[in-house]
Amino acid sequence: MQARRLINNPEAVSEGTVNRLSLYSRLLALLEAEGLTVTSSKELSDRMQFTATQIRRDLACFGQFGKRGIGYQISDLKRAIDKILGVHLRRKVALVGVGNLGSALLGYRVLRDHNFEIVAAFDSDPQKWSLVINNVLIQKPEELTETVKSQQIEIGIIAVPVEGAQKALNLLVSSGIRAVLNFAPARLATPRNVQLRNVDLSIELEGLSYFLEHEV
Amino acid sequence: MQARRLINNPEAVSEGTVNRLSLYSRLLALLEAEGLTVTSSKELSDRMQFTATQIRRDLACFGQFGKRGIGYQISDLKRAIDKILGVHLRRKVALVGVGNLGSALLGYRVLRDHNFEIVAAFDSDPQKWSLVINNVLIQKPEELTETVKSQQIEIGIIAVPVEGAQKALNLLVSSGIRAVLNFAPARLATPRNVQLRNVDLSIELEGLSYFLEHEV
DNA sequence: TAGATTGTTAATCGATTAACAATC
DNA sequence: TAGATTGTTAATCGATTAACAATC
Repeated sequence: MQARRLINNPEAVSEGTVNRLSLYSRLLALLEAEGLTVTSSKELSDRMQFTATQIRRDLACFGQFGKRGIGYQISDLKRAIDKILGVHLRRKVALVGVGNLGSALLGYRVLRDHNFEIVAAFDSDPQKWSLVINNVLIQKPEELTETVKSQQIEIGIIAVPVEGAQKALNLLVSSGIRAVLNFAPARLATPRNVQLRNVDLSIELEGLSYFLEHEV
Repeated sequence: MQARRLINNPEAVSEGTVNRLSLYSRLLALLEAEGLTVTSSKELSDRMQFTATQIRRDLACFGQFGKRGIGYQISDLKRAIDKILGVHLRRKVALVGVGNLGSALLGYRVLRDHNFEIVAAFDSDPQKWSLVINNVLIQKPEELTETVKSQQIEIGIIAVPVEGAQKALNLLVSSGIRAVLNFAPARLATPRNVQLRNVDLSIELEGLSYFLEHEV
């Protein structure tokens, strides 16, 4: 089946599509909470910034989830999308860098709400070692590989200053982590089989600055 | 002149181009620090993930900055890009929501390093009022409009829980802010003349989760 | 059956890349 | 002059949208 092939060929699914799946799931949860049971691409489109066609096309990458003439069963569609995203599973996260931002992430509700849990934290500052923040022990970087293995951690978050970011990434990768979220304002070198996503506040703010300069 | 027209028509410049300008500026600073004075689109390309053609084309949106056969004067090009982005000016920022994440942003070095300064912070929790974090006084939301005007604040950052995000945006917009960075995992409704950028950690993490599920 | 809505093919749009004349 | 590199036009690629047959 066409859709099946695509499932095993993630290269064929664009990052845009994957990002939108998250938003679809989020909206479906909302509709479910409102007591609705059935919806349509048209209704979803009306409550989002995307067209009905785009929603149907995104879903088509993964199979058939609706009934012609009827629409989509909300609970079924949400469960299917969450399965595609893999967010039905709890994911363990290692945090590298427990400064300002890192500490905040340790208590950040959004992570927990979305089934991600920081279970280990690392910092190069000896003063922080053996400190506990939000039930998470701060460890030496040398302990990372061992902890990642023993705790079966799948995702790394880099929250160190820009100077140490590449080193932090290398450490995560060498300990077997294949998915990393980087907050340092730098484009890090990554092996092809590792997925790196950047959250780059300076780029976002400079984009806002551009808008302020040029908007009429 | 073609380039001049584009400068006054920001709709014609894609967000991708603007984002890349930030990265070009960042790399040029690095090359300058290395003592180089001249570079080429080829050299820039070799040190980034973008092609030489794309770099030249991005720059072409704004004018002509190089010499054929020679390349680009690094300091001149960097100064030109920074001017286009408007990052030669210091931008004042208002922070709405001084929880976990908000507090971290108040001390976040990246903002300062890129010429953005949080000069006022707001929270709906009375317990936080008149507290001072990193030299910034935490105020009542009712004081926002007055403060934005008197301090000439241009950018807003939303770091409140998702339930309060739309209200926070409305408050910022009604006080005249036209550029907003939103950390809440929600797509907020915005007037067309206001630029909203989302930093949505749950989408990034779910994207990583998708990769872990589907990568071979 | 008539109306609604899917899944998918074909058309369009925009962004990226290749190619090259201009020129230092 | 010969070699290098820009700025820009033309070609390609990928993503979005329009249109519609299938079907509930």
